[in-house]
Amino acid sequence: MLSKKTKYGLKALAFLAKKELREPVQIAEIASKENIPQKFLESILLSLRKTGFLGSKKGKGGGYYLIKNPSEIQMTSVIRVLEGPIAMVPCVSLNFYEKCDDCPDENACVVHNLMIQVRDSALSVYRKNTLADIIADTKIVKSKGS
Amino acid sequence: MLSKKTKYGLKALAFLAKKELREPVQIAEIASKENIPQKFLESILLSLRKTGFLGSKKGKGGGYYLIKNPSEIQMTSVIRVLEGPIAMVPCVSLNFYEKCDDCPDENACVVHNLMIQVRDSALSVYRKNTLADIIADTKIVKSKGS
DNA sequence: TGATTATCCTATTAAATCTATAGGATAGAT
DNA sequence: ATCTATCCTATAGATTTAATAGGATAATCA
Repeated sequence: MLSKKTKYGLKALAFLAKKELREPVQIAEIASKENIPQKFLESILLSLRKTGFLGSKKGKGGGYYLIKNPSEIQMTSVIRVLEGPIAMVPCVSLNFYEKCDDCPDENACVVHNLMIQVRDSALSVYRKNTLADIIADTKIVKSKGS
Repeated sequence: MLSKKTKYGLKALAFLAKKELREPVQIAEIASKENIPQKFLESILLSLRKTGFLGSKKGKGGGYYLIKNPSEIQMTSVIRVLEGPIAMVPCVSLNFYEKCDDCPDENACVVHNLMIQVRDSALSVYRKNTLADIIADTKIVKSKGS
């Protein structure tokens, strides 16, 4: 399951990316428009700033804004920062590798080998989607619907 | 993350599938060979029996055994029984669908559309792997290594 | 028939993780 | 100065996961 943190974080990034201007947007605005608990969102945006996705400005007229072009923000890096490993078991994780203590031989482990395939398939999806791609998808759908 | 339940369950199924004979195997044997806490494994095997994957026999000479051919056991159904939904958000789940309460329009949701792609990629992996396939994979790797 | 064996089943505990909030500190704008 | 909005740490509450306990049930075999 995707954590709420990741879900909210993605929605917030998309919200900022959809604005033409890269001006600061207040937490309160994002929270109310996207139905996200404000204090929770605050902590998420903070971590997105610390990991280089967002910039911020304090005081009146302050808020958060994207510091990269949406087309340069890959889903792989967003997911890794918000959700953690893309792999479903640590022993097949590229960025968060850990050995399983119950498994003497990874190559002989059915779970290991299956989960490598699952990881690779998820990676291929995340790699071919940038923030620009996912907001474009919803725009297409929206125009179709109206 | 894959739950231990799923991991243990898959390992147990593979253990049973690797045996040529479909004779009952005791929980204790599977648990010790696969490094799985015995009581935990007991509850997992019980649920696999109730969902039609395993048969069981009580008393001396008893245990669990596969009641289908490994090539007829799809990973999609195993994962759904042990882990639950394959989708990472309920709103894109085929078998466990639920509406998100924070999301007024699914088609306009970036998370929704991204997670449909992730779900489909995972599904394609699970669909093309049966229990027979995943034990064959490890046999190949093993013979390469030795 | 009675002892032994192994699954059956429910309940419960312990641990970990996730979600959300509290409350004050800091810094910028006017 | 005052107001505003982010910054930051700590913590509470809820949920889920992992594992265990302990006895009931049924099959085998002497």
